[in-house]
Amino acid sequence: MMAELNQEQTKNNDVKEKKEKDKKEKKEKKEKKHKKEDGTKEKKEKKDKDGKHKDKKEKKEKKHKDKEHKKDKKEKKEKKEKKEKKDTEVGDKPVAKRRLHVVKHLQAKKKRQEKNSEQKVLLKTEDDYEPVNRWWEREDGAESGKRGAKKWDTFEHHGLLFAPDYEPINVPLVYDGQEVYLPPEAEEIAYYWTSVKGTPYEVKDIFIKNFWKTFKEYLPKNSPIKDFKKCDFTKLSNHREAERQKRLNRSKEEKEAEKAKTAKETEWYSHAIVNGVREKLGNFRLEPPQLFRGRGEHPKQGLLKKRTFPESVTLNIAETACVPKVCGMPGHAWRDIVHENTVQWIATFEDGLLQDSKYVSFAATSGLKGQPDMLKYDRAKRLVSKIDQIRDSYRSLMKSKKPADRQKATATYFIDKLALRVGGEKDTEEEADTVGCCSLRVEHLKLTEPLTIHLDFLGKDSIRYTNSVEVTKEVFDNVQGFISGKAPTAQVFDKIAPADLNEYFKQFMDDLSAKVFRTYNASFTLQAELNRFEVKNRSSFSQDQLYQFYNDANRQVAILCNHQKAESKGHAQSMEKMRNAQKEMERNYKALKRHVQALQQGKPIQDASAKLPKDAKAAEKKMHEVKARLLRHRTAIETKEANKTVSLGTSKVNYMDPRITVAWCKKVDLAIEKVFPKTIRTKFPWAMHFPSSYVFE
DNA sequence: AGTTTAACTTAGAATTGAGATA
DNA sequence: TATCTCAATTCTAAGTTAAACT
Repeated sequence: MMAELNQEQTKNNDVKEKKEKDKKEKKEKKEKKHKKEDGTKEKKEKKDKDGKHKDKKEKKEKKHKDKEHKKDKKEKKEKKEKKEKKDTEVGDKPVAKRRLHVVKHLQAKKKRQEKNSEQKVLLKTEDDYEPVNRWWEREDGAESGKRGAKKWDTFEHHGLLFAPDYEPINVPLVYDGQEVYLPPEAEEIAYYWTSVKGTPYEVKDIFIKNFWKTFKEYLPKNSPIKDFKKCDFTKLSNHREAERQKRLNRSKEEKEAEKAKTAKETEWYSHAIVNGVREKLGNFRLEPPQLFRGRGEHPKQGLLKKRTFPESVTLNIAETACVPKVCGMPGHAWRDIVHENTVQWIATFEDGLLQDSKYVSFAATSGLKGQPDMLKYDRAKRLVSKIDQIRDSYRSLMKSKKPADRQKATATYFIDKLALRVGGEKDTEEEADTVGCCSLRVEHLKLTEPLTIHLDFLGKDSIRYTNSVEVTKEVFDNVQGFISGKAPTAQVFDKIAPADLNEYFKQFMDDLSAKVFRTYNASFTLQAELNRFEVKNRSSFSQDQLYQFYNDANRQVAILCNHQKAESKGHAQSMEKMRNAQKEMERNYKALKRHVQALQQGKPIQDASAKLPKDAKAAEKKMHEVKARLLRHRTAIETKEANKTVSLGTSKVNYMDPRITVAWCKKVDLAIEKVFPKTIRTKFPWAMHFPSSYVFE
């Protein structure tokens, strides 16, 4: 038995090793490919190009040094002067900023400001604001937003900001009552452990097991530390907490100074220039090392995600642009520099734990993200006109003789009706066990005669999906057929994969895929819910009530898409508080009502101690106020409870066509700021001008 | 024709910040 | 004037998909 087990294990190890070997080989091949590409065509140019680069690089470095020199000098000057100078001085701004604002404009601005300062008047003009890249007004529209389309002719940026080194704190771990000072590498891991204190990871078996495995690897061979249960990390976590408090307790000035400092640092990296337009980046900081926080029962949670060094970072930049300096990492160099103008990333790097690569790309407000995003909503809108045809198609496929077709039809039904994700295959050794439509297993479904299907499974991010739906006879019979005789762990749709569905969808629309149904469903639902608002009753709605109406619609979408959030820790308590406040308000209201009646009927006032108006009219007015406040409070309670575990933001940001919201707000005269916070408004600049007549249909 | 992966979108948690409130 | 609350922002994990690769 034991021998068998061992054999089995070695077998497994062999397989694993082979897998890893394969991966390595592939990587090497990939690198070779890159080299080859660079090598053949560009060999001739390479020499003088390198020369050029070097020149540019040196120049740039010199500039940088000059800048720093200036900075030192400047810091000695008075604050006021500094501020003024910063606003007007052209030469002190980083390259990215200077390019965009165009020197001319800045000079004009300077002149105006000089003039204004004489008059002591501050006048803002268009030049004071970040210019918006109005790509949606261009003739070719969002053409370059298509996947694989050319995205730039010129393209430059300043590279990435690396995570700071770990600073050893020299605080001991207490092991079995004894203080043990750890070598810096081990202390670092122990310190990362303290960062999950107070989170669910702290008590999760997989996390603890993996952390312990990692930690042991970093302990010296002769370390007395052998058992997790005997480890006491409190001294380390106290240190962390003390540091946090120190940060929190900084003076206002300190905070401001630090903020300004990081802002300056950030400014250097935060934007790229794409075709001469300054575009904001999403992330430019490389991920700091930490214990991996995989969701749900992720088998790798708790393992160390290692620090990223320049050697695993590839930059994407125009051939003509300066190669950014590798900052704060002396002796290190970028892995590669590429010039791919059909992709939207500025850098890609290897994840410090999982085998996949990650990307550094643009912020949601950028044109590079905005264009494909707008196309996404247009695609979903086009689906509206195709949906009947598609439904007819899969309805007839339900009764097909081919099992694969019946599965295709049934799966499409779920995607259409329930807005399920398509559900690709997952590697259970490396990832958490979650499913979508195609990967649903028999154990996830329960059928109840005559037509009800109960679904219960873990979806993306290990968020539980539970729903009971009444389906058509065909669907019910099909599903029953698919699951009968199968093991609980067998796939319901064993004859189809996401690619089959997407291929099927292509016959209706060349850019239709499974995920479009979710966008369509969300937008369609929002439109339908908002349509229920009767504009002729508009005058009886306050802004708050309109907002509430919108949120109710939004919530329907979020529920459809199963967008959840964890219940906040103080929820029950604050709910209690609000209910108590409500009771108090109700008592007050009743007292006031009696008081008003007493005044109206000329009866003597019962409770003279209360500060109530003596005048009947004033009392009545107050009564109405209190009533209104009470009603508002009641709906606030209802909303809070309804939103306890429902996340409205995800659908607002990713699923609902923003033009629907814009149009409705215009139609009912609700301030858009109420429903679209700043981030959303700047994400959808292309949608803001649509008229109230826009409909998603 | 099936499998893998590069490139992209979508997701909830954690952190930060701003405003309300005691 | 501190504290509390909630909204906004940041972070990065975890999906989908088409194209590239066997």
